[in-house]
Amino acid sequence: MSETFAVPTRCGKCDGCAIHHRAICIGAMPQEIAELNRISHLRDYARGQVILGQGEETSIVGNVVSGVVKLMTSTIGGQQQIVGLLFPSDFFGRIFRDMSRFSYEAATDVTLCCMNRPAFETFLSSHPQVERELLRSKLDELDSAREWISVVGGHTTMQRVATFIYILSRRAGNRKYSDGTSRGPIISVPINRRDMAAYLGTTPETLSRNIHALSRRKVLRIIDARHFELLNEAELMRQAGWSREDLENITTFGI
Amino acid sequence: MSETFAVPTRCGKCDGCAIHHRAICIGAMPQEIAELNRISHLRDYARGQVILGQGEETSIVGNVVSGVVKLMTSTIGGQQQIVGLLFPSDFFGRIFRDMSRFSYEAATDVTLCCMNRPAFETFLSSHPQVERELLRSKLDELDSAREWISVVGGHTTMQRVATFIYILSRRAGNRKYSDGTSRGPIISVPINRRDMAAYLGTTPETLSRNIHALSRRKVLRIIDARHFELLNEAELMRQAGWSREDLENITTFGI
DNA sequence: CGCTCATTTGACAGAAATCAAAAGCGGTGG
DNA sequence: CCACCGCTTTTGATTTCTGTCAAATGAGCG
Repeated sequence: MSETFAVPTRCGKCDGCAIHHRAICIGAMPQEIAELNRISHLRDYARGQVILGQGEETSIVGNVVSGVVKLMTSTIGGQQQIVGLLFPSDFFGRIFRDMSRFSYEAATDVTLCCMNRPAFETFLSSHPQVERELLRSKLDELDSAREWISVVGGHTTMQRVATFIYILSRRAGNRKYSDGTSRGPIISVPINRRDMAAYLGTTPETLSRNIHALSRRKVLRIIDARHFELLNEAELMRQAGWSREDLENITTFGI
Repeated sequence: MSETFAVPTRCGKCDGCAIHHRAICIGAMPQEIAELNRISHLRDYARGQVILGQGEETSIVGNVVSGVVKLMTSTIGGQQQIVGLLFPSDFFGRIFRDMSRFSYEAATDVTLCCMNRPAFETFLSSHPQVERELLRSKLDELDSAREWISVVGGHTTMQRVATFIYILSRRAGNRKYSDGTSRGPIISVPINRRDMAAYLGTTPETLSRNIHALSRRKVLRIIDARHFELLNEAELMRQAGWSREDLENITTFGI
């Protein structure tokens, strides 16, 4: 893991931002964008760095610009449980509360658009449209979190694994086709097996067995631990235990 | 199950409302309360009645006044998974979206303070303080949902059962001491075993075995299926796999 | 009392965690 | 370039736990 430390950098213009059309900015007028621009700055974190610790003061909030952030709890035995993954355009941090109940850590190298929390809260007060947009997105997140509860709470391990891989396959940037040597879309897994197992509520061993079972059944081809080629999407969905309609409704699954 | 149908009744005065000091009304000024009063009405549902179906148009929203509402998904096999429980003062329904991703059903006989969804959304637009209060409560719900993900995703069945019982023991009205014949607080379970199992991601059989295991270990005394006497809180917490500090932080667990 | 439904108990098969070890992979330094 | 080291991932063997099926018990009710 590279041990570079976070390097604060000034954001260029929000217009050039990769996620400005998806993040909270969509509720903002040009003048508001400029105001957000003033209180925000880009910051890079290396994989493994703690962005915000559990129980720490929540001084910054913002959006993921690139990379994946994991949201986790530390349990009594030091065992870590992942309760959510944040992808580009997702909001991180906790407004209206001094302490974070979770820790935010960089699952990959990430770039974040950071804002001072009190400054952002002040901004919200005077910009009801943006606040409403934030409320909408939090309501969606809440729905997604509950969908995930239904997955981890009521399904077999294979169903959870297949659901997770299916969701990964639908995320933007994960359906790149390779140079023609492969037939299916390439799924890239942004986190390691231990984190993936922690998110799916199982162990790395059981997870590995399930992935290889999918491989034996020709659902996917394992290129390496972080890359699969999807060979049979219909069968993947069947393994996930969802109907086609259900799955199409959960594009934004909160991960 | 009694098969009475929902009976619309006019709300008396919000002042006399059992939950007005806890529900979203706390962000509202007297004049706003009056306005809410105009668009809301009390409605009773018998246990088992569907308040809002999955995929149905979300025409009403509101607060639970008494009883317990379960939030559930129906999976492909007809199996039902409970993703949340709503207690008095909790908000139900889904604003800013036409279809509910979950169904809301009465787990017990319930009384709801109902409002027309569009009317409530219009009210929100002109009352930013209430909207902000709603945002705050949704952020808390989101934290709670994620805490629950960490429970169902990373713990054994016994840990989930113990966690749930511990949380029940902390809920207001659940720590009544009886007439002196008992030594510990009395925990009343508001839902039946099947719902409890569905919420904990297990089966009624396994749940029953775990509860009776706690009884054998003198952690609690089973008075009847819906009432336990808590004999050893420290051991219950140990079984739940949480540290004392962790547990004290999760009073409002989203259940 | 007899009915229905909820809960508990028992027996068993299957799934997953655990323990242990091997294989793969990336970096470092000789 | 290669050997070595630490880490991740995979595989194997075994034990434990949980779901399933089946049946008994218990509670509420007309």
